[in-house]
Amino acid sequence: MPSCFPAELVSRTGFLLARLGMALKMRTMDAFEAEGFSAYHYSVLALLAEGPRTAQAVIAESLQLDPSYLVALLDGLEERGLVERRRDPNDRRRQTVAVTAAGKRRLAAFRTVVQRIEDEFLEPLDEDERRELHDLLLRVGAHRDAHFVVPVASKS
Amino acid sequence: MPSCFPAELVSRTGFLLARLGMALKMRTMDAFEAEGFSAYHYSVLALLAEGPRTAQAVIAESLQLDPSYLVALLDGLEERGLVERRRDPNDRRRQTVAVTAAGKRRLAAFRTVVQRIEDEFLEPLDEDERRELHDLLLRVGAHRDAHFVVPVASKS
DNA sequence: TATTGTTATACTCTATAACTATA
DNA sequence: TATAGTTATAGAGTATAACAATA
Repeated sequence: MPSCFPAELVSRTGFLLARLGMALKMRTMDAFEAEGFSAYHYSVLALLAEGPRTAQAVIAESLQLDPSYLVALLDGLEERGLVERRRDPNDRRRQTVAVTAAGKRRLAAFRTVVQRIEDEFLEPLDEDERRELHDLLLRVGAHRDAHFVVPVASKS
Repeated sequence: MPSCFPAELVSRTGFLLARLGMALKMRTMDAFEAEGFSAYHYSVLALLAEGPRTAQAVIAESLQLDPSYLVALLDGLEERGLVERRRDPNDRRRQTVAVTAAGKRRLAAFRTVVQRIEDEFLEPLDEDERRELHDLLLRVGAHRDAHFVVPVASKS
């Protein structure tokens, strides 16, 4: 007897968004965990690949992570030689964090993982529909949180 | 200095879906908690409003909840007179659970809460776009989990 | 012996707070 | 005295496992 969610919930966009978002998050976390990483390791590498950061607090703010949790993430990445921490000589409290060559290779591997998960998850949608979904979600995100608004960006 | 997420993440539909889904879930949980309820209380009432269930295990399966967690949810609802548990005379292990009149009123109140949250969250989208978003999400959900597939249903 | 509901336990994730070293 | 990073602690939420009653 394969029962299903109440029709009332399925009719709510908010329920679908929350439920599917959670499912995708957990699936992603599991995939990274299976390789001995956290999905947050990916987000840190992705951020640093767009340029080194001059303080851990900047990374934490960008990714909306707790600074104390970021410490453990960076420890894990540094142990494996994927990022480097270097003290700022002018203010020895701060550290500049940068991705290494090995980190960039690992990032490439991470990309294939998230791409595969996303492809599986969005399988029923064609390319146009995925673009449409992305556009809708981005507008929702940008409206409520400036973190989703990526500057027009002149490439370095 | 209002920094933002890495462009790589924002460009990923999966990231947006997971991130926004989590945000909406937390927002919803907070709103219900502020009224002394859990968001799961809403889902239980919504389910029972579509017809009583002949065993708690059926409810747990429908809502994809752990049976032991459902016990606490039903306790809370029953204490406030929002649902009734009645032992099945034929099999005294089972209980039929049904929503009460007070439960239906509470459900109506819950609906205004989730509607308000959803309206706030989806504010930048017009009606057509919300429908489009709902359609896309539903197709994604239905493809990976039969729980999202509501039978065509001849109304009782 | 198996199943329904219940209670008790353990574990993960995260949020908060305390600590050190530099300024 | 304030700040950057680190470490330690505590809490919520959830998953697992043991238990009692009935079949």
